[in-house]
Amino acid sequence: MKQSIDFTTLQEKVTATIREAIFTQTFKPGERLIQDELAAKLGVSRMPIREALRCLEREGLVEVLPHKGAQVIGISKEDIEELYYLRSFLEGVTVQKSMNFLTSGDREELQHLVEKMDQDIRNNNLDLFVTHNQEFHTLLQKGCNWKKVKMLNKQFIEGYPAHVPSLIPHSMQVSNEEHKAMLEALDQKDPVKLRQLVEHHIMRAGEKLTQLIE
Amino acid sequence: MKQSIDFTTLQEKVTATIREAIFTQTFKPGERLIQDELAAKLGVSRMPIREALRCLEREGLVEVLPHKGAQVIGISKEDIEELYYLRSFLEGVTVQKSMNFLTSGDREELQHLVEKMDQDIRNNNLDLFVTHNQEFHTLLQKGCNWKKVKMLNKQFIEGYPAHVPSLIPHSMQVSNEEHKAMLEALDQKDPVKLRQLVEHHIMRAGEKLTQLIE
DNA sequence: TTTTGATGGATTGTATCCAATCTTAGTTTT
DNA sequence: AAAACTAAGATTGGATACAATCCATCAAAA
Repeated sequence: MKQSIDFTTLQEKVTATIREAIFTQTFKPGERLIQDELAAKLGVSRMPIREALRCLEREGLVEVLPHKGAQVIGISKEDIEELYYLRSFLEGVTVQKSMNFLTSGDREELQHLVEKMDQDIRNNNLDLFVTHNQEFHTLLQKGCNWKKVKMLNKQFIEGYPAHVPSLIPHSMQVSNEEHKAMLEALDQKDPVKLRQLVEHHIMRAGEKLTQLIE
Repeated sequence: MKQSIDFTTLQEKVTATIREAIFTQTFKPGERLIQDELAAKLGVSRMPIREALRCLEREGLVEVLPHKGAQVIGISKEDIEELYYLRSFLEGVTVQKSMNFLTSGDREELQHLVEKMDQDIRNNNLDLFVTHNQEFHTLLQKGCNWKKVKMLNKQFIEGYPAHVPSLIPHSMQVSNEEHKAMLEALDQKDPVKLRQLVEHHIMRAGEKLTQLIE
């Protein structure tokens, strides 16, 4: 059952819609996004479209050129390598800085999420796994007071279909085992080890993904 | 002599103006930026203002909340530490990947820029030094085919007053000596060493800056 | 006294219209 | 035939007008 999220602004709704369309290849890489067409298709004026395109530009999904308009950015194998390399570093830094500020409540919540993910695997529920996985990663970063890096992590996740990694066979099991290792590092109060685990976790996913693409 | 740059779009002009005002503390951290006021002050409509605010949001200079508007982001000592830490890593990666694709022409151009900076120091010309320094760093990254990381580097430079580091006494001399060391690493065709030099170069500047602030 | 609720002003969000710019196809010129 | 110019159509940029939302103030009720 899919509950519709009510956005506070039309622009946000439009942004989400276009982003989805890019992820699902409805808009293909290189394709021009004409404001009038989108406006007509979505039943709104061009104004929210324009702002949405700016947001998507920031996320790295489209390119906006002055007086020429927006184009969907293509994603190459090289881009994926880059993305995961950057993500592994950035998220690594974040959790290292975050760890010592996590409460015991956070620790419990993380444990719960891991258990939920185990259940999701048993139920073969991809969507839920992706959600819980994202919650896990976000919570692990909660204690970090560096703002820019957290914003980047968020952007990288938004700017890339979170579902893709889950398409890799058996990746969910491995993934969740690594989550458990992270919890151990947390109990041992070893931020450097936690960081290494996170870095490896993400790099591994990236490598799997690039292998799959070939 | 200051030649006025002609932007292709009003929005770009507005963006530059507001950014400058934030850097010069005309708009202070925490201050609300009201679209109507800005529009009246700059003699344009609210439309280019809105887009400009989105751009500045991406650069991390303002925060835009739905139905509430934009606020100037404050920069704390912690933020500077974060910024330089991230920049040193990101620019380090970029030059490492870039080096082997730099042409001998690029090498010469870099040499020229270093010489120009030496001259700028003798003439005590801060503005020109900043410009040449920026050109040097940009050119050093030219060969890198990773797009996201290059975009981030650009954003970080735009989103932070490039002049600030130059305010540190004698930092220009030290800085340019380090540039020369980079050229050596380039001649030795040692990307890893180049990366380390760049990382150290930026981290040092960041540390100097945070010391100065106290 | 504190809290709740309404009301008006301020500000942002969206729609529509016009102007500026780019693109393309056709025509002319060399 | 190829290159350069021109004009019309398409598309984006910007201005103005109106609607939706927020917020502070004050009044009324608990």
